[in-house]
Amino acid sequence: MTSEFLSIGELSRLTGLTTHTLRFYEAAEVLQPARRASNGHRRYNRQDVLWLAFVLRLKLTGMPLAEIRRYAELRAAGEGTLSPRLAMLELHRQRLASRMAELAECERALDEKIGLYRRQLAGAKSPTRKARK
Amino acid sequence: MTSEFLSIGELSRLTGLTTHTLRFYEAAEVLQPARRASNGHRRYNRQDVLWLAFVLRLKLTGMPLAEIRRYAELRAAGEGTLSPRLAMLELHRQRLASRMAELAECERALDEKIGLYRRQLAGAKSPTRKARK
DNA sequence: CCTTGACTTAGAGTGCACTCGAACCTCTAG
DNA sequence: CTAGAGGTTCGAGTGCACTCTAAGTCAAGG
Repeated sequence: MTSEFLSIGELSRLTGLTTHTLRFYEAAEVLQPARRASNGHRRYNRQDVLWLAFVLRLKLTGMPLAEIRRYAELRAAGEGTLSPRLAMLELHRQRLASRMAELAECERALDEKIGLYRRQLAGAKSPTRKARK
Repeated sequence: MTSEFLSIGELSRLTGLTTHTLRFYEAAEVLQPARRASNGHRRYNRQDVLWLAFVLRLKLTGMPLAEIRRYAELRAAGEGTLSPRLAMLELHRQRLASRMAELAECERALDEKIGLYRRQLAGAKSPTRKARK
């Protein structure tokens, strides 16, 4: 039953994206035009699923669709584009690193604020501690 | 010369936000209505600057403006709202942690892919290594 | 035959966070 | 007095990434 090809609905369930979004990605040239079954329905294979998973990781790390589209273009153009693709990934990797550093810094500040609030609340709830000279 | 109050332009330079954005934040009730100089110009004090810095950290860590607005509302309502504010911060702190974990995981995958590409490129550039038995 | 459900298309609509434009005001320096 | 810099308001426009609608096709089950 479960063939090696997925319908758009199955891919949707697998990835959590809506079928709308999958078609939208195809129109945005992030996914290459899907192969079709005889009835015109899209059919996705393992390769497509892997590529989509990669795309979703790029997305998750904040790469805009337009840039993913450029990457996808290079990929479609074949082996010769390995080096610009690597460059894109390396650049992205760097942005990701600074983003993570930024978040870590914010986390620190947030923790500080939370600590402050906790102490304030504790002080308000049992003012005896403060009162007891 | 440099008084303890900032004009909107000065605050803009200080934060990197445009004056448009600062007014937009005020309209969105993220910043409280600014005090005004006699000529109607906005005047920001140290408190405002600190609050804005905090808001920008929340933003940076992905809190939507609507949520920051809710937080600002509580803050404006006074001391009595400490506890719901703490709850919001703690929730946000958790989301931040999972986001960071997610990013770290993506970073790992990205590094792997980059490593693969590098090896492929090295192999293509000097195929002698591959050729040699 | 009829319904149900998964699919197709093109194109319009949504939500968020700005971003800009137009018309106007006000202070300071030349 | 005038130019220029910086401020004001209101409301419209932008860019991104979906998200949905409408109208239709097609295959299987009752």
